[in-house]
Amino acid sequence: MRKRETVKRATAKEVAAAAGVSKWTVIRAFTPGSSITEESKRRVMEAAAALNYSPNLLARSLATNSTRQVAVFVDDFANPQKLPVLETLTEQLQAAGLVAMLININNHFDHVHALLHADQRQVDAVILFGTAFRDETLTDRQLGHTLPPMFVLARDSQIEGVPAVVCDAELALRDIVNHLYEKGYRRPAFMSGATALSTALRRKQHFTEFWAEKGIEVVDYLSAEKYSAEAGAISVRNYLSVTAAADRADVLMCENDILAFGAMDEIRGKFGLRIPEEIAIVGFDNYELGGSHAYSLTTYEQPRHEMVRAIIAMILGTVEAETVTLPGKLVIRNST
Amino acid sequence: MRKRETVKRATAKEVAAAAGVSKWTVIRAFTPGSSITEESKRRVMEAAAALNYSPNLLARSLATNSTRQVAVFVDDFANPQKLPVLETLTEQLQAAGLVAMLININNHFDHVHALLHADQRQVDAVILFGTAFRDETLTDRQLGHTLPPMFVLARDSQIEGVPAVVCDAELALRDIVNHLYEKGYRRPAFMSGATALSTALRRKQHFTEFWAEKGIEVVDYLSAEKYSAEAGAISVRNYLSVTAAADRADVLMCENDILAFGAMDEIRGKFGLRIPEEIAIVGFDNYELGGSHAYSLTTYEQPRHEMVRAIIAMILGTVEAETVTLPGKLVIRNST
DNA sequence: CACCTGCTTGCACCCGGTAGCAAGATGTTT
DNA sequence: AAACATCTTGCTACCGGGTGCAAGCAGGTG
Repeated sequence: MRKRETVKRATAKEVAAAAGVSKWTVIRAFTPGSSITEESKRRVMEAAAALNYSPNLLARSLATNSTRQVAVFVDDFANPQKLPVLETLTEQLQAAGLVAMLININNHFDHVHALLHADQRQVDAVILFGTAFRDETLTDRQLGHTLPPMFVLARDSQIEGVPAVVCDAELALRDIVNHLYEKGYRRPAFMSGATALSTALRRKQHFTEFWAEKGIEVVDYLSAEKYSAEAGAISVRNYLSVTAAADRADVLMCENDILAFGAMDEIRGKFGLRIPEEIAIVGFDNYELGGSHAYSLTTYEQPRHEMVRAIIAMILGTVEAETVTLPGKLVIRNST
Repeated sequence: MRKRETVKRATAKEVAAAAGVSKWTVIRAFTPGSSITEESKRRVMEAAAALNYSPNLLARSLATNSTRQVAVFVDDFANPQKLPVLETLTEQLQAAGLVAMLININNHFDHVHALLHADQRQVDAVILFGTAFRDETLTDRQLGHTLPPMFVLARDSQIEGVPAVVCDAELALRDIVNHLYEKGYRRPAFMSGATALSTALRRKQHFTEFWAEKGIEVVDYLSAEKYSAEAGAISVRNYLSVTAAADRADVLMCENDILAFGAMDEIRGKFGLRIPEEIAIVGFDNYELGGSHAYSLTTYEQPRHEMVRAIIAMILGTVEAETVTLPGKLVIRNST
C-alpha cells in the first residue's frame, strides 16, 4: 500500500504552537458553538490556513464514537435502476454530512462478512439496498449484539426490528390495474422473476387481487429465470409458442422493466406482434430506456427521492425508525 | 445521529482481562505473524469469541496511518455504463482488502470539496472515475500539498503527475473503421457529445484519421447537446431533415451507445429508415441494452476488468503508477 | 474593595489500537 | 550448571483528536 510518506497533514498541536495557544483552543475554533473569543478564533484560523490544517476525521470519529459513514450493501448490479438510486442516495447522504461506503455483496463477500466488516469500521448505519437476508443469518451466527443499526431500502425487511422503506405496492398495482381496465384490457397476464422476493410476490398478489375486484381473472402467470432481458424474452417465447392466438392475454405486466424490454423485443422481433394493439405491456421501475421510442413502456416509478429522504431521516434519528411505505407514480406511455 | 448506545463493542483491554493476559497479547493474537504461543493465542481467541471481539479498524487506521479506504469520485450517474464498472471496482477493491467510499460530485459538492473531505477522512487513494478537473483547480486552491494519491479511471488525466487508466482509443477506432470498411461502407459520419473531453476528441480524431488512411473522407460530423438518447435523437433528426437521401452517410458512428440508441429510435421511428440497410450505426461502450433485439448495436467494449485491475495495482503500489492504455474489443452485431 | 457570575482557557484523561524496546521465560549448548 | 540464544510478554510512548473539570480572568454589583 502506497503510504502517504510525502507531506504530513498538520495537527491541532502544530497549529496551536503556531498560534500561541493550546491545542484545545484550536479544537474549539473548529467546533461550532464552543466557547472561544473572536480574537483567539481568528488567530487559530490564520495559523490553520497557513499550515493547511483541517481536523482529522479519523481521530474525531474514534473519540466521538461516530464516523458519519453509512455502509450501503448492494448485491445486484445488473439492475440499471440501482444507479439513479445510488445517485440520489449519495447526494442526500452528503448533504446530511454523511458519506456512503459502497459494499458489493457477492459470492466472495456475503452479508455476514460485510456486516462484520462494516461493524469493524464503526459505520453509523447500514443500508441494505435492494438486498436482504433472513433473520436466522443474524441469530445463527451470533451477530446482532453490537451491530450497527440497519435499514432496508426498496425491499421488504426480513429481519425483526429492522425497518424498511418501500414503494407502496398496493397503490401501485391499483393504479396500474385501473389504468389497464380503463383502456379496455380484459385478459391480463403477469410475468414474475424467479426469486421468491416478498416485494415481487406482493406485486403479483395485488395484481391478481385488483383484477378480481373487477370480476376479472388473470389468464396466465409467466415466470422468468431471473431479472434480465434475456430471461424475459425466453419466458414470453415459451408462452407465445404454446398459446393459441385466441387464448392469449391482451396485456402482460412484467415485474420490472428489464423483463418487459426482453419480452417486447421477443414479441415484436420473433413473433411479429404489434404492441400495444395485439398485446400490451406494462413494466415496473421506469428505467431510463423505457422512455425511448423503441420501447415507450408504460411503467411505474418508485419515489426514490422520498424513499431516500425517509431512510436518511431514520438514520439521523429525526424520525422514528419504522417501516414506511411511500406512493410512487404511474408513467403511461405507448405500450398500453 | 442515532448513536450506538446499545451494546458497546468489546475492546482489546476487556478481552485481555477475560483471558488473563495483557492487551498487547490480545493484539498479537489478532496480528498475523506476530510472536505469540499457541496456548496464549487459544485463550485470547476463546475470550474474544465469548465477548464477540474484533479489532476496531478506526483505531487501527489512526495508529497505522492507513485506512484501506479508497474514495471513488463519480459525477455522471446518467451513464448506465458506470454501474458495471462500479461493480467490478468494488469487487476487486474488496478482494484486495480495500473498501470504496462513493462520492457524488455535483453542484453542491464539487471536486475541491470532495478532495478535502476525502483527505480529512484519510483515504489511501482517490479514484476519479470518468471525471476529472483541470490542473489549475489544484494549484489555484493551494491544494496538492497533503492530498492523497489520485488516479483517473476511464478518462484522460488532466493533472500533472496523476496517472490514468484508459481504453486504447487508437486501437478501438482502428478496429471499428476496419470493420466498417470491410463491410463496404464508404460514407462515414460521426456524432459526438457536446463536451470537449479529450477522450471524446480522440475518438473523433482517430475515426477521421483511419478513414483517411483508406483514402476516404468522413462526410459529416454531427454533435449532440449531451450524452443522452434524447440528444442523440435530436442531433440525427436535424441531420436527416436537412440532408438529401443521396448525400446521406451510409454509416454513423456515435460517440457512445446512449447517443446511438437515441439515433436509432429516431432513424427508424421518425424517418422509417432501415438499420443497417439504409444507414448503419456504431456505438461505443457496449451497454447491456445494445445486445437486445430492439437495438442489436455494434459497439466497442472497454476492458473494465483489466482497467480496474491496473488501477488497483497502482494503488497497492505493486506496479509503478503511470498512465496505461488497455485494449478493448469490438462487438459486432446487426446494426452494421 | 470584596464578592459573585460567567466566559475562556488549560489540563488530565480518554477513544482503541500500534511500534519498538527491554525484561522475563524458555530452551539449547558446552 | 553456567552461559547464551530465542521466543514471549509487558510496558512506555504515540496516532490526533474529544470530554469535563477547575483555574484564570473579566465585568458587574453591593
